[in-house]
Amino acid sequence: MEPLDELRKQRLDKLNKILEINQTAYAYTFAQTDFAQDIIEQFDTRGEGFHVAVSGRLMSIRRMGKASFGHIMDKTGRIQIYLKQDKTGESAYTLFKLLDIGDFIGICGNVFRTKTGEITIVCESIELLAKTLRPLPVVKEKIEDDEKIIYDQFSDKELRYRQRYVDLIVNPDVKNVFIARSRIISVMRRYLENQGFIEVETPVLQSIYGGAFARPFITHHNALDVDLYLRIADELYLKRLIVGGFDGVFEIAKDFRNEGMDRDHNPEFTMMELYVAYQDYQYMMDLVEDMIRSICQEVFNNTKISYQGQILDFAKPWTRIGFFESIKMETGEDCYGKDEKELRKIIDKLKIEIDPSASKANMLDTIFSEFVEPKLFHPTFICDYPVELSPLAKKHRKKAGLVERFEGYAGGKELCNAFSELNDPIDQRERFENQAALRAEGDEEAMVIDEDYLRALEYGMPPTAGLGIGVDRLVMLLTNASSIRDVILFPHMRPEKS
RNA sequence: GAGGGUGUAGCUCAGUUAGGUAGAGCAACGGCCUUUUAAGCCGUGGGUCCUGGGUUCGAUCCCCAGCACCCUCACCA
Repeated sequence: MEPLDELRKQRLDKLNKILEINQTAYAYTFAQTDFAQDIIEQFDTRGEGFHVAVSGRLMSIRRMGKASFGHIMDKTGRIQIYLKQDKTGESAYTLFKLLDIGDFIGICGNVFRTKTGEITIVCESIELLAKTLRPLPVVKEKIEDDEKIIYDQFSDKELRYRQRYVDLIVNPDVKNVFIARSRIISVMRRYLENQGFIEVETPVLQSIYGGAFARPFITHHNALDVDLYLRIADELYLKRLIVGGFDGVFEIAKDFRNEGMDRDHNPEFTMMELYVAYQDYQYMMDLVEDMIRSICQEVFNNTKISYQGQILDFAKPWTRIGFFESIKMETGEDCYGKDEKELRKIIDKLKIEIDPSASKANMLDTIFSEFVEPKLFHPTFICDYPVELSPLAKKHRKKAGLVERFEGYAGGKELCNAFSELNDPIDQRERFENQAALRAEGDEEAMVIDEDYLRALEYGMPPTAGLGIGVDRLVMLLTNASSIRDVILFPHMRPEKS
């Protein structure tokens, strides 16, 4: 017998014994009237002896013959419980002796403070609500000089991600991250609704994918016998809705990109995309600043956020700097308007290595990532990108060769991407054709021509500002997480061998 | 994709200095205990030492290959 099976068998044996004295080990309801944290907080005002009914998991047990202590954990935290046989009666106490760490119980009793000072519920009755069959990792903690010392923390990252349910039970901070995530998205949604924008849903399964540079996941529709792609972005569908007369739409949803995985990338991730008619990218910068400030204020009650040891201040306006200006500032080189030969000279001078066949866009992108990106810790908008990097953005109204586009960076991460949307169908067709040419040369991430999208543009799209925010990265930043896996409940993992 | 690291009991980890089938704490099980708190006291059980090959009389340890996870870099809008 496997050792784990032995532990399970012991629990199954207890389950059978429980069933002999109790009708069931899996109750239907429990009339919960109180929560651990409230009881502790209200102890001083309510005084000793008030009656409570709490339910949750049994997280520790200290048995001493006919009396026992333990802790029960509900959604608010842990509270100590105390049972003594002459209070609960013999059969209830016998039931308690058959319980394990992890079991769900409901108890009724009165609150008091033990002589060592811990607020505790002395049980009058106890009900088993659900028996566990697997042992939970036992995490112990001690408070010393207001410092929490944790012993035997459940820390195996692989197990934590694969069995997130266990991680959530025994590592309370993990739960807090996901509560924060939920609130961030909720505040974001409410903020956008308050601005008058409408939340919509667009297809996940698409016969032509677009809106970003990425390789897609491919799936198959049996009844139609066609291959379909999982969307890599919502962009082109949302802009069709602007054509259709919605003046402000947004979608918070999963995108899928068939690429590598690392601390900033999960194959499926959450994106918020927003499109607003009659506005441009300047408007979007203001909106991003204001929205993120609101999120910080409402969720954390603070616009200063600590990320990886540094402070980000979202109360202040973000730094706004041009793409080429930022390069000039960090390297001293002015790359604007330079042709491929001149750029190559600059690259040699800067002593970085780039594939000799690299395109102009590619070289600029590399210089930027090498010299500017690592410096972008404080919230910054990088504005006005080369047109080659942005086939869906509108040409800059003043600067030749650029588009009206910005990316928002904070904490060294790219957080959002926005532009004045290209609404000239002829220009858009040319851009798509350039992409098709790149694709023909083997660039698998180049965009595919979307004829229906061009048809929509030919019906006329008003001036429009568009924005995409990587929700997972925003959550990472605001919860001080260093890996995207820490803000996704079930991050993608290689299949477990059976 | 490249380099590095890790993989030993349910959990957290030692260890085999130099190859002889392994230990601790917690959890579990048994006994004693009616105010204990990271662990009450005493005792017991529990291991495919990631997998597969090789070397060897003998491998958890050495060698080769593989798998999973972590870290760094590359890729990645």
